[in-house]
Amino acid sequence: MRADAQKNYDHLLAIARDVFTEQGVDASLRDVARRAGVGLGTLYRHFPTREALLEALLRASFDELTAKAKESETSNSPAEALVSWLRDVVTVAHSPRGVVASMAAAIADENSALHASCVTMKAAGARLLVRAQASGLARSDLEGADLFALVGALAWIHDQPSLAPRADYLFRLIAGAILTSRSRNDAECD
Amino acid sequence: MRADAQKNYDHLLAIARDVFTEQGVDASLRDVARRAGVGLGTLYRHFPTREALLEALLRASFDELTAKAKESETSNSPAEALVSWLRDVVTVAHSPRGVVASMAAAIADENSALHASCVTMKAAGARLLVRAQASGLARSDLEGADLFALVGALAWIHDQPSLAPRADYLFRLIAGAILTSRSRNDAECD
DNA sequence: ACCTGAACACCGTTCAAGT
DNA sequence: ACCTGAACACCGTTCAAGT
Repeated sequence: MRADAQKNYDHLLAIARDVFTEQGVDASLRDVARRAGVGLGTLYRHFPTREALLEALLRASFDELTAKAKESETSNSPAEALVSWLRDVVTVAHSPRGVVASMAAAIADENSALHASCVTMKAAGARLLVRAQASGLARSDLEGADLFALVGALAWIHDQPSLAPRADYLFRLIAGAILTSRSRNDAECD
Repeated sequence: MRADAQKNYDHLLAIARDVFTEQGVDASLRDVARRAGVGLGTLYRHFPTREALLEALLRASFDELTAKAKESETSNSPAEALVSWLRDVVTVAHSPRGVVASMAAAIADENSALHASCVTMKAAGARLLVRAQASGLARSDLEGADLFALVGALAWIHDQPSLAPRADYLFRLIAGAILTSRSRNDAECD
């Protein structure tokens, strides 16, 4: 990439981060280009779709989450590894506001620029779930897709100002529903 | 209201129901007016905001839900009354697509045309919850607002085509988390 | 190679002019 | 009273023209 192009690319990304953080994921792309001091066509050249821009913004976070899931696979507490990872995913999925809907759409749409990172992350989470299930610590009828749906639901709650104050409580409620009673009280049935 | 105005009002409502059902709650109001064969100003005269139009479309459903909650208050199964009512609310809240976000916003915004019906409904649900809690059948740390948040979360899942197939399963998962074990197995602790 | 911004087809909202 | 549609200020997306 030519030096001037690289500079525009980086600057657009930085501005887009600000604008999306302020206004959510449906913010005006025109506004992004304007605030970056760049022609509208330059934005479209570097990021042909809104998803491509989001992907560039979020890739690092997705990669971190995938990496964290892999590391946790060897931890000695499969239940805690799963819940802690879910909490991190929820945090990423509700910032910027509205991004979780893009993620859900990306999983179904192979052509979305977000598809690959979302699917990879979903698969990494599914492995944490299988491991917890194998130890009898998570409900056995839960599927990988359910994990993503519950993360999405919790991120949606975070996105609604009127509901956000109870989001942490509801996370614990749902985490409790994912885990079996065995994982919360090992002595119970032994 | 003059007869011609009444006719426009009714026709706009019928067309809006179709358009919102097809395209979700963010559908073009211009398109609604166009398909109703009516000037754009006529739509805005009858429904000054999108919320006013939604309210006219959904009022009957909201009223039914409020009435159903009141009837169930005398049923002899507080737990089942709560869960069955929640299921009905989720059904209303995800049709048309996206309406649940409007409902969440309306609860926080006193000036929204949807505010009154949402608050009334939320309160009716909260009473069902209190009753179930009084019998020890529902988690005691749950609040009325949490009920609404969970309904919203489930409706959001319904709205995502990739997640909808598991929505019923996840409803049962969350309903199970709301209820206490006592309500699922009364003999357990007696 | 890369950038620009006009052009096109939309949108929500308002309001002067009509009946 | 009520209706109409032009007008205004936006938007996403494309692409000919420039450097």
